[in-house]
Amino acid sequence: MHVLTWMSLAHRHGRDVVTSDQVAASVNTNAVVIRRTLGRLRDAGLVDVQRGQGAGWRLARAPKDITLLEVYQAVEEDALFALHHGTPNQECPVGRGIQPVLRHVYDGVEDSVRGELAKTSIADVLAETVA
Amino acid sequence: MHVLTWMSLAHRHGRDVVTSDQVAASVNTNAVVIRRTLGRLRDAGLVDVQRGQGAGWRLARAPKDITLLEVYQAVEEDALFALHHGTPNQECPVGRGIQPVLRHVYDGVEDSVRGELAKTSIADVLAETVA
DNA sequence: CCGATTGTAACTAGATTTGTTACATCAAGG
DNA sequence: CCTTGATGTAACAAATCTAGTTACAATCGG
Repeated sequence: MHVLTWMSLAHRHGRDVVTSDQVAASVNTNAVVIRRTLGRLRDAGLVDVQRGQGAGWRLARAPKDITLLEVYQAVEEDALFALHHGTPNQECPVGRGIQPVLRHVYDGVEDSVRGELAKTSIADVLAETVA
Repeated sequence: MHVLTWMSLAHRHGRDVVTSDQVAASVNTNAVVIRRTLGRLRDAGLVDVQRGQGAGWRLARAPKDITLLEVYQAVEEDALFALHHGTPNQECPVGRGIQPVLRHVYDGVEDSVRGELAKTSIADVLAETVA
C-alpha cells in the first residue's frame, strides 16, 4: 500500500516512471526489499516494469481502479489463519473431524476480509494520507 | 477451538473435568503447549481451572454461549496486519501520513473479522465436527 | 559499447513458535 | 500432615520466517 500510494503521488507530480531506490527512500528500507514487493505487484498486473536504459516502474492503472483487495491478493500468499502445526490425533473424533470445520470458518473470515478491502482504493488511501 | 471443542465433547460424555494431558492427546502435542493456551482461555473467563488433588479444567459456560470471537480475543494478542517494520521516512508526505491511514483500514478489517467470528459458537463447531 | 536499473541468489541477524525438560506450587483426601 | 497428581512457569533447543544486505548477471536505450 505504501509503495503504490507513493507511486500515485509521484504520478500526480508528473513523475511517471520511478525506481526501486526512490520508493525505498520513502519506505526507509533497502531497494531489494522494494523490488521483491514490486515484483509481486507486477505479477498481479498492478504495475509495469521497464528494463534497460531509463528503467523503472509505473502504475498499470489509475489509483482509483486499484483496490486494496487486489493489493492483498498480490502480496499475501498465506492464509490469514493456519491450521494445526502437526496432524491432530486421527483416533479422536475431534482430531479427525475438526480441520474441515476450521477451513470452513476461516473461509468465511477471509471472505469478509476481502469484502472489506474491496471497499477502498489506492486513490482513497492517497487522499486520506495527504489530508 | 480444538481444545474447547474437545472439552465440549468430553462434557457431553459425562467427563466434566479434564487434564492438559488428555487434551494434548487429541491435538497431538505436548501438554505444556496446551496449558499455555488453556491459561489464556482461563484469563478470558472461558474455562475454569482446579489445582491440587483431582486438578483439571472445565468449561466456564455452555458451548453454545462461547463464540469464536471470544476465543479469538482470548488467544490472539497481535493485530491481524502489522505496520512497517521500521519507521517510514518522515521527510516524505506519504511516509509521514500513511500510518494512521493503514491503522484505519486495518481497524475496519478487524471489525469485519470480529463480526464474522461472532456468528459461530463452539457448539456449532462441535456439531459440524462430529457430523 | 556505456550506464543505469532490474532480477535474483546467497547470506546474516533477529524474532517467533513449538516442543521439551525440569521443578516449584497447589490442594484434596487418606 | 503427608502423599499424590495435577497446574504454572522458566529455560532451552530446533525450526521457521523476515528484513536487510551484498554481489553480480541480465537488460536495453542511446
